[in-house]
Amino acid sequence: MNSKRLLDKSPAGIRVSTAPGNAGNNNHAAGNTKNYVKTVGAVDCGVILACKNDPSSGSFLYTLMLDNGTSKEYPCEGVAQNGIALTTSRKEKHIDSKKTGCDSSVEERDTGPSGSVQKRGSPTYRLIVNGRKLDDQTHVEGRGPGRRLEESKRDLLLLGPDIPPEEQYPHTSSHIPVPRNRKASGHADKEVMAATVLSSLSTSPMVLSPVSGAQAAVTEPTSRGYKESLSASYSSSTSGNWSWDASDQSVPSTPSPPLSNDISKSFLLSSQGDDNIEESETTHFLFEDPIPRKRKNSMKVMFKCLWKNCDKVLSTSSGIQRHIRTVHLGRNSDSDYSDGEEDFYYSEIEVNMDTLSEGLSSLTPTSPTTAAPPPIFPTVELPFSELDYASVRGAPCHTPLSQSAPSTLCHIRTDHAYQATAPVSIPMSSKLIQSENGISMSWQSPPVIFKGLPGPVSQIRTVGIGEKRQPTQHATVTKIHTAAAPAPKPSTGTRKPRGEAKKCRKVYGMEKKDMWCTACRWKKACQRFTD
DNA sequence: GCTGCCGGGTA
DNA sequence: TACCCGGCAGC
Repeated sequence: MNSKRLLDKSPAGIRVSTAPGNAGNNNHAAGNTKNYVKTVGAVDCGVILACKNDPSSGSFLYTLMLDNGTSKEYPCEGVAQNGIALTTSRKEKHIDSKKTGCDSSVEERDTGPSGSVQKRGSPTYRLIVNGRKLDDQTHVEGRGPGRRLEESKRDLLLLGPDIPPEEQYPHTSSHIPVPRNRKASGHADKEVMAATVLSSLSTSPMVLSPVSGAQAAVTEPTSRGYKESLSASYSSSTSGNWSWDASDQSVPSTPSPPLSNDISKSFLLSSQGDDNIEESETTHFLFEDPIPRKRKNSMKVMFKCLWKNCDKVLSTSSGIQRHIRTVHLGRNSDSDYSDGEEDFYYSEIEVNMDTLSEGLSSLTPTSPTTAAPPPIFPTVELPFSELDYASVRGAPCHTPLSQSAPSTLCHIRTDHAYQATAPVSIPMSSKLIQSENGISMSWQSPPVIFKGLPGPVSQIRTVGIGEKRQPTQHATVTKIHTAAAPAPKPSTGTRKPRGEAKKCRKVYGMEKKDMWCTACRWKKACQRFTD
C-alpha cells in the first residue's frame, strides 16, 4: 500500500494515522501507542475567543483571534457532527499538555476512542484541540499574576461535560492577547515556544501564588529542573514526547528528566504515552494534587517503525524519522528536510527498561569469571546504536591494556566459581568512547578474574557469553563474542564431557566426603581435579 | 549403575 | 551466595 498519509476515520469519527500495511496494529510493547498526525498546510492560528451554536445550520461557530490581531469565525460542523469537540469524554476535561503551538507543529493524537478529530489544513479543525490549544495556556497564565488559581482552573474546565457549549465558550470570550510576531515556521522556534510555555506554566504565579510558601519553595527548584530538562531534551519532538536524542547527553538508561516534584513529573511524564496515566497526571498537574508518581523512570519511550515488515525500533523520533525517510521513503539521508511524512509511519511505544534490563541480564553472563562487553540491547537500538558502536563491541578486550598485552588478558578460566582460592580481580580499564556526534559514553568493564589453581593447572580457556562450558578441547576461543548476538543457549549437546581426571569422589570416596571440594559436594563440576 | 555436573530450588 | 538435590547424560 503506497498511498501516503492515510487518515482513516473510525466510526467514532476518530482520525488515526495509518501506517502502510499495519493499520490498526497499535499493540506494541507496553500497549501504549501513539500515532502521530501531523498537521500541515496553512492554518489560521490564534486563540478561540468564543464558541456558539448556530441554530440555523446546527453547527458551531468559533470565533478565533488570529495572530494578526483580527478575529474570524469558523464553522465547526465536522467537529460538531462528530461530537468530538464538545464531547463529554473525561479525557477532554483538561488541557492536553501535549498539544503544541501553531502551524505545522507535530501534533500528537490519541487514536483511542476519545481522541480528537482533526483535519489537515482545515482551520476548523485547528480549533478543536479540546477547545483549546497550548496557546491558550500561555495566555491564560499570561493574564497576570493576580489571576487566581481557582479562576484558572475554572477556565480549564470550561469544556466540562455538563455544561452546554453555549454556556461554556462565552466564558472564554474575554480578551486573550495573542503574540503577533510569532514566527509561523521553524521547528526550533516552535520548540522554544513550547518549552517557554511549558516552563512558564510551571512557574506561573497563577499556579504558585495561592499556595503556601512552602509549596512555592518546592516548586521553584522543580521548575528550574524542569527548565533544565527542557533544554536538555530540546531535540525532542514538539509533540511533547520526551525522547532521548543523540544530542541529549543524558544517560540512555535513565531518560527521565530530573524531576523531584509531582507537578513537573506528571507534566513531563504525561507526555509519554499511557492515556490513563496521562489524564490523571495532567489533571493532577493542573490542580496541584500531589500524587505518588505512577510511572517509573524505567519507562522509556521508543519509536517503532510501522512500515510493513519493518519492526525497527529507535529511541528517538528523529532517528525513526530518518530511518523511515531513508529506508522506506527512499529519500536522501543527508537531507534534513522532512515534510512530516515519516510521522505517519512510526508510533510511540513505551518500553519498560526494567524488563529490558532483566532481559539483558539474562543475556549477559552473571558468573564473575566472565568478562562481558557492555550491554547492547538485542532488539532495541539505543541512541548510541546510531553511532559507530561497532567499535564498541568487544571493546573490553581492546582496551589499551589488552592491546599492549597478549590476548590472554582476556582469557579467563571458566572453572566453576567454587574455588576456595581468592580470586584476583583485574578490573579492566573503563572505556571512554567519544563519538563523532559528541556523545561520550563509558563503562566499567567487568573484572577479569584470575584464580589460583590448587590443582594441576590446565589450559587456559576462554568463554563467551552464554557459552559456559563448551566441549572444546582445544585451546582458546576468542572472548570477543559479538555482544549483540543473542546468547546461544547451551543445549544439552554442549554439556561438558565428563572429565577424565579423577574426581574427589573417586579419590576420597564417599567416606571422606568432607574432603571433597565444595563443588563435588554440591554435585557441581569438580574444581579440584579439573581436566 | 556409577559418575560428573547442570539446572533449579531454598534459606 | 551458599548449599542442596533432582535428573540428565557419558562411561
